[in-house]
Amino acid sequence: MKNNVKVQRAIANLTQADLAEKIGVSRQTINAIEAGKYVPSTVLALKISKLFEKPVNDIFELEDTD
Amino acid sequence: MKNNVKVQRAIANLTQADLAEKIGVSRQTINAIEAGKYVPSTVLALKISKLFEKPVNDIFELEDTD
DNA sequence: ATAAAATGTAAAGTTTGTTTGTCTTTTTGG
DNA sequence: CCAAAAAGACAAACAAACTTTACATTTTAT
Repeated sequence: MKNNVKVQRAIANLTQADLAEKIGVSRQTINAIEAGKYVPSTVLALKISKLFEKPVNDIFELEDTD
Repeated sequence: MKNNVKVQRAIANLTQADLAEKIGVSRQTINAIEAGKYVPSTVLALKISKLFEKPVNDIFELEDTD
């Protein structure tokens, strides 16, 4: 699983803490997602999608290993 | 979280077991997702999206409680 | 150069997703 | 009507996501 949350966040000019607060998760969760440590739940993915006004499929992408 | 997996599956004319096998999960997982018992992971959502050729956002929808 | 803000990291613990197995109920087709 | 297929349900066990707390490192601005 790849994702471009970091890029979207940069475009929106938000800190990890900002984003975390807006979607109601911990800052570490955002950090871990951006670092590729784990894949967020679908609820989280949809919230991120909504906030950035981008389809989930544009933010998260399957890899061969998934 | 609402989803229309059951409808998409009907359109594709697949059984729960068929769908489960195609995306590599157990039949119970599909059943539970359709029954709204829990929300699948983002990896699963993307696999379902890919199989049905529909955006994740068209298959899964946030509710006020999410 | 320094302080403050932002980011990275990690362990421990809770919650949620997933599997496996088994059984019951409903639907479908002959 | 009857058998087979499909769907629904439930519980135990395990895996993954997520939280919290706490501290270290890097970046930014003065």
